[in-house]
Amino acid sequence: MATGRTHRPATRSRGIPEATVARLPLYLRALTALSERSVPTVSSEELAAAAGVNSAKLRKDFSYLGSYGTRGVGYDVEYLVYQISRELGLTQDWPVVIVGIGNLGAALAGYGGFASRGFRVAALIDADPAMTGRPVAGIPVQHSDDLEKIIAEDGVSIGVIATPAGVAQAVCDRLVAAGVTSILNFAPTVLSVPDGVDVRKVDLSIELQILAFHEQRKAGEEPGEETAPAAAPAAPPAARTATDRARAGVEGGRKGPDGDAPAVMPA
Amino acid sequence: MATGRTHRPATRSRGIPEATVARLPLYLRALTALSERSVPTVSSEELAAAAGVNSAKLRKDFSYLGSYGTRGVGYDVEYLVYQISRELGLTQDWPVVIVGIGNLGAALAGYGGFASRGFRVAALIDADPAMTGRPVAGIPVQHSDDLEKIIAEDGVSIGVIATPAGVAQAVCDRLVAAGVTSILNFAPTVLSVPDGVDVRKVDLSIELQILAFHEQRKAGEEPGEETAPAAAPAAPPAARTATDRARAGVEGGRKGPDGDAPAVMPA
DNA sequence: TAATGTGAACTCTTTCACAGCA
DNA sequence: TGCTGTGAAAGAGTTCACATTA
Repeated sequence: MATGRTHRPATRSRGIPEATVARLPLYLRALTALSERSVPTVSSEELAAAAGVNSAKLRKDFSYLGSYGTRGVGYDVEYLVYQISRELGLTQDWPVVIVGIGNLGAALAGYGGFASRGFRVAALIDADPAMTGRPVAGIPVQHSDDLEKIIAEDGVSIGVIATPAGVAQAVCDRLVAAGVTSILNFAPTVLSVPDGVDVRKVDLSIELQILAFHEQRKAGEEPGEETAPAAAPAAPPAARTATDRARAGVEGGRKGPDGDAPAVMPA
Repeated sequence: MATGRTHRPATRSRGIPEATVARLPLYLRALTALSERSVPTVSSEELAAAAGVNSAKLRKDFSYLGSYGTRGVGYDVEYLVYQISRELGLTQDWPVVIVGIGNLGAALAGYGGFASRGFRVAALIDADPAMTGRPVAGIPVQHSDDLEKIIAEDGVSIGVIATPAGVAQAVCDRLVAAGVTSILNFAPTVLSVPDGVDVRKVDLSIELQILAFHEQRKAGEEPGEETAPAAAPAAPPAARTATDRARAGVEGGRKGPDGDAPAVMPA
């Protein structure tokens, strides 16, 4: 998902797998909690449980960072916190701008976990002149006309997009042109960016749809009737066979039989 | 090489890879946009571009659903919209409760993409009595005392947790006990749930940390030098070696029988 | 003795490349 | 001819199981 850099072939001096990187924040959070309780050391088993992974995976993950544990004992909590923080780049300050101060943008601005861990909300930006100057979560909203200036002055390299989908790509383009190289996108749209720019997306609707898929499957597992799918749109003649094959599948039947026409949805 | 074990039988409808499931919503969104523009058919190449994936992956994904395309032509948009919707379980109605109506919960309640696609906000629930009865996004907030009753009456199987981290597990337990089997967790904490319950998490802080990791790496590629790590916490005696290595600003924690080149953290 | 660190096996995912069909 | 559908190869990620070591 992250925009790739060119694949480094042989000399993997720093080749921490992406899957491992994605778990480091989880370990860090668990370790921070232990640290606050003044726990001095922790075993891979305990830490893994706290982070919600299995211990073999955790040990493998840590092995990419180096040998930071002590056999027969475990890991030193403080030391690991530091090492992971450093690995994640959290020992430095990351100014962040949030673009689009609607309900979501405002909620993000006020989100506590934001300020912690080296992330600092450098600016809130919105296109609505009525918002300009209004403080949100204690930070005055600035107008998007000044976006480029703000990015440049604060040396911002991480941008959060919380605008409507329709303008997200345009905002993204401006952010990138102004020097932002990492984007967290909350708008339900695919962003295209040049090489070297990372995009991660957070999409409520997608998450729900994935849950619905599994939910449906659970429901379909119970013995019972196979509800024949109602009114499918006219299939292309060529797909007849495929359609029939698909019909062999179990339909979810939690409640009344479905029978929706193809859904139509706005972004 | 191949064991005698055969692969999936021709009749699928089951065994759709998780990675594929996670992309179906993306395809669906792109297809819906095409549908609104009354585009009748689309090639794998075009659709892949719109969804931000490559066409081989898209075709492989669709092959798990069945043969819904027409060689030499492409895919019928309406038909695919329907098939994917059905596969994802979006042809039925999914009542959802949101627990924790703070800034984020309120933003989620008002999120448009929520209501669309078969998801319906059945109830907003908050523990604060002062919130009870107050409408948020047009829906009156109900008190958490009534959580079980609400879940049961509306037949809710999907819950969204937007509470503070401290109470998320307790809320989760109550949701699950009341019959919820899919949870979308916005609280920055690991939830433990019994088998059969799906949890997906959305974590702003984690996403930012992942971006910071890559950002740091980009920065490290330039001549600019990151200052020597300030005061690392006292390392456990056993970790001396690792500490010294870290202090040297060299990264090669990984030792290797495989002969790792001495870590080239580009200066 | 207890717990790390890690090759090796295994599973999942992506990509390739082309046969097959409209 | 053009595009889908899919085996096969390649690559990533996970799990196993045990040698290693404090």
